[in-house]
Amino acid sequence: MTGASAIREKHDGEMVDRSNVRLWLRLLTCTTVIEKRLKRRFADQYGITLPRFDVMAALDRNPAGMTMGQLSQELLVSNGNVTGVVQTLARDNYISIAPSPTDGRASIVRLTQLGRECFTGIAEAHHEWIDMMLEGLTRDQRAALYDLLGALKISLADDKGKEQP
Amino acid sequence: MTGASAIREKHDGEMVDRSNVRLWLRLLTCTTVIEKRLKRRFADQYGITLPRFDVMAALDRNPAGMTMGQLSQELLVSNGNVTGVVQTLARDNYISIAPSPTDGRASIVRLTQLGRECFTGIAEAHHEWIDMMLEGLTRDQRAALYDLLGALKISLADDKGKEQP
DNA sequence: GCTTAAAACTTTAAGCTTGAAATATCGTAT
DNA sequence: ATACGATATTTCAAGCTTAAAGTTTTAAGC
Repeated sequence: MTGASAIREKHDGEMVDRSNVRLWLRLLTCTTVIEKRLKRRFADQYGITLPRFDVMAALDRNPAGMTMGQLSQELLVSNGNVTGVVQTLARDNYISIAPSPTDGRASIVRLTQLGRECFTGIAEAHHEWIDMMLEGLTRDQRAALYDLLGALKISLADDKGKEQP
Repeated sequence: MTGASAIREKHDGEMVDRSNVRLWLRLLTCTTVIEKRLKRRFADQYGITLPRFDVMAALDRNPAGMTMGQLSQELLVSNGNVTGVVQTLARDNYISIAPSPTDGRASIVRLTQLGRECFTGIAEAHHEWIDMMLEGLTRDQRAALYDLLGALKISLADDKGKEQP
């Protein structure tokens, strides 16, 4: 690890007409810094990984349970990935895997009592860490950033070179 | 910043609602979507991975060469990670690894002629893909987003819970 | 010269990630 | 009923990622 001082832009340099690339790199750097910081704190203070937290958070939002495919869609990761993360969470008794009563192909994944209890505390810390990291922005700045990212989401959905594999 | 708003801001650290978490999730989603899209296009059209592109981009900006440690710092990844990526790039003759003339511990990594030629075309495509993805934002929106992300970087640098590993 | 701490780097183990191939099941049109 | 394409999931290989432990070299003090 390079340490907390490495808050520099990934590819800063040419002031040419690369403003869009620079915007993207700044977006990437901010996200990377937050993600690595959360990852480290999850590991240090709770012995948990970010992907596991993400799965538990999705299950906490869906108490009725989710299929593997729903998890994959919601978390923007592959099916095979979900399989692996879910298996270790089940091994540690944080979640349960039950066959779907209506579809023999699907499984229903749920938080166990233990999983729900652990998750509550971790989510609280997660919430506080993010509050602290955003403390330097005013309320208006946060609102403006939220709205601009909404516009970016729309721009991404409209991206021309998107889908023709 | 008005005095009235400063009073409300005082308790932001323990906000009851989850607006900061939602802001973070939106930031993460936008970054993830762009990253996955770039990754897929790099793989499909050039048979290259994102980490390799990042290393080549760093070396392209530093024609005199870089040490492994410099690469690690600039790319925000660990030393061991750089070792692996650099080895495969060297195996494929995109980069060269030479011992440092002044420091027997260090190596100097450089783009080869082949690496530089390949990188130029890929970087051009990279630039265009990003332009297309940001097409839905006005010039003003891009500038505002860039500035807000700058403010976020400062906020992250000031994050209190930052260092106690 | 000798010792020693720090620095640059590599190795290792564990885990995440993906895409492709394999397996099993479902739904439906014969 | 049965054959067939679609769907849900698992398995697998290859690559990325990190932290921790190990190696070699440097530089500083004695």
